[in-house]
Amino acid sequence: MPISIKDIAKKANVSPSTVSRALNDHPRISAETKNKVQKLATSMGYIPSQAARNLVTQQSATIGVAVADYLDPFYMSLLASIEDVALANNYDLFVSSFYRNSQREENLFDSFFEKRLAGIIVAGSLIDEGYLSHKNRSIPVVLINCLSYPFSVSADKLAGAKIAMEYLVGLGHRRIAYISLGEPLNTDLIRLQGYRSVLSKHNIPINEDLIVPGDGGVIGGIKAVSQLMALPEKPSAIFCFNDMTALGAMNALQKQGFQVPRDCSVVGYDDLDIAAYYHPSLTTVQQPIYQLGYQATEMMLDLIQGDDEISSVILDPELVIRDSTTHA
Amino acid sequence: MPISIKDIAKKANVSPSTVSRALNDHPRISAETKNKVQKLATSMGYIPSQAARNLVTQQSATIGVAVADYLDPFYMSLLASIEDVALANNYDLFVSSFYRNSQREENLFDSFFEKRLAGIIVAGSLIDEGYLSHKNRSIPVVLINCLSYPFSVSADKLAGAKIAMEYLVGLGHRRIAYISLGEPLNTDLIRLQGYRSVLSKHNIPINEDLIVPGDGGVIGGIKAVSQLMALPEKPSAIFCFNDMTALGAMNALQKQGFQVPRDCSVVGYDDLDIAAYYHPSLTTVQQPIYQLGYQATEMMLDLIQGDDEISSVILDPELVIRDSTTHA
DNA sequence: TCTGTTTGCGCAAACGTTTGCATTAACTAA
DNA sequence: TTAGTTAATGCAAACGTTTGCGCAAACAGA
Repeated sequence: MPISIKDIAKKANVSPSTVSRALNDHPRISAETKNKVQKLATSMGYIPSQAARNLVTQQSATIGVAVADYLDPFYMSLLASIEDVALANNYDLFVSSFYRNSQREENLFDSFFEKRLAGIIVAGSLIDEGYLSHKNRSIPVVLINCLSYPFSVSADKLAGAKIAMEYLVGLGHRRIAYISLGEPLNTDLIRLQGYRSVLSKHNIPINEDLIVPGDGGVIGGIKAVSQLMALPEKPSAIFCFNDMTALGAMNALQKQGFQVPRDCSVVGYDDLDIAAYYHPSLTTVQQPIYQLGYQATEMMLDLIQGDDEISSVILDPELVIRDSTTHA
Repeated sequence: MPISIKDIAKKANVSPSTVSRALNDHPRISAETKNKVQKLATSMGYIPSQAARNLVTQQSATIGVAVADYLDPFYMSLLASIEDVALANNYDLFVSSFYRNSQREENLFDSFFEKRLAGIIVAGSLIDEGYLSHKNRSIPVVLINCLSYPFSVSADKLAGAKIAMEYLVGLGHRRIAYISLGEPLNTDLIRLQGYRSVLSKHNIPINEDLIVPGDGGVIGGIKAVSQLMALPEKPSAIFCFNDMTALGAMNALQKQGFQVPRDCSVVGYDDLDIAAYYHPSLTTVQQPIYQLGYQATEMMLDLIQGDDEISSVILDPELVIRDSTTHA
């Protein structure tokens, strides 16, 4: 129903090919014809069909982005930098979330393939090595925060966990709790590894009661704190899987009458915008979010160009000290 | 490069049409052939080209969603319900943000047209009536929270502002401030209208000093509070354009040593998840977010089906009373 | 046996573009 | 003038599907 290149061709008394070339500013079309065709196109409200173009050129200018969760500001901030780079290079984005559901992640991946996108960026994948398998031949894939994949951009999670823990230990804390993601995901395991290694290094015994599961969100943090504060020996500091968890933790502490940081220090991970504006403001490990998205997209562009000397990138996190932590 | 229906046809010694029908479970194809073709298709890793299909059938099963801001949880929550309905009806979503930039909103709209999507849902439009113009003939468009458009789903903003203000007045507050969006957008003007009308109704003089601009985000709330609390006669309550603004306001109040709600009550608008988990938890006007997205998508599906007896929907907001408000 | 129906499949056109090649006209150089 | 070049355009194929129609074989009813 929408008007096509042929309709313009008829009105202009030229062939469809001429119209196509005129619109694409081909050098071998006279300025006169170009003008006529272009005027006609806008006046008729012509809108080219991307599907037709992609079909014949066998390429598309759209990059698919799959993120774990629309409601997690971490992934959404990532989008800003991805979009910056993509738009600057005349690509547009097809964004979708799989709601932390591996089945939906797979479906999404398939649907991206059906769309014959130029490339696929996945942030927060649940199926990690799944991408190593057969399919990923024709379309390049870049993962964010997944080291097991050859084309990935990640923050150094182990280093991040360690600086947070070193900082707490340095403040004199000995009873430090960890609220985990609650699922045996790589990210969480590494965080835990950092937690344990720093404690061991300082000869602080590891108390398994102080390691409790969250769920990656506010609710998980709240529940975990109830559990922790019911312990005979309460923690003096809590290291959280991420900021959302930390926000829940602080909230629950305050609700139960504990003061943060006087009665208990809290450290998060991510440095979301809201972390700076919570009360008290949250000490947290800063993910280099912009860099993650930026580099991932640059890598994607290189892969699309056929560049094959690509190697994974690891970025360093930093500790941002605010008001949710104090000495023991 | 990816394998096509023709490749399968050759291997199976049948025509491409037979392959197409076999894969689509056409009744006039023998069970035997179907089986052979389907097995072959999966073993060869066949993935159909959506572009080709859309081109020939002249339709697509993708709905475009344009939201104002990826970082605003309001829009992201909306996506959950939109996606629920869409997926249940075998549509998938093309999500994009225009970052509160009207130029980008227009570009996005054009790009949706180039993709020949089945329909377009826009949340938080900056160009409202722009959609009334020429283009929107071939593809249905549904707006969320924009009453001037014939196909829209909105929350009753005037009613929302009024219940919030009535509540504050009912608590005995007389010096009530309003932190606006800072841009002359419809949503904000209506909020302000509700603010004024309730004050007038109760014969409370309107003090223009108490109406200060924010920016729709946390920062705006912080700045506005600085301005308000420097006034010779400080407000005893603040009504905010949205929750993000309210969070900023509470943060600034607390930073400056004021207690919420003892020294100043704060009311937000939206009822984001985080509103319940801030400290103190935020009293706010609840947007019927899920309903907004749900109904908008249902309306979209009706429009795609060619249903033309569609009329805009207006939903009622509710006041959620929490710990950020108390009597004067 | 003859006619009519059903079953299973192939042919070819169509969707809206792009693009290599062919074609014509106009110009240039000798 | 003639051959050679350049400029401007058209022809037709191709991309990967879907689908109306045609056709042959098998089957049914008489």
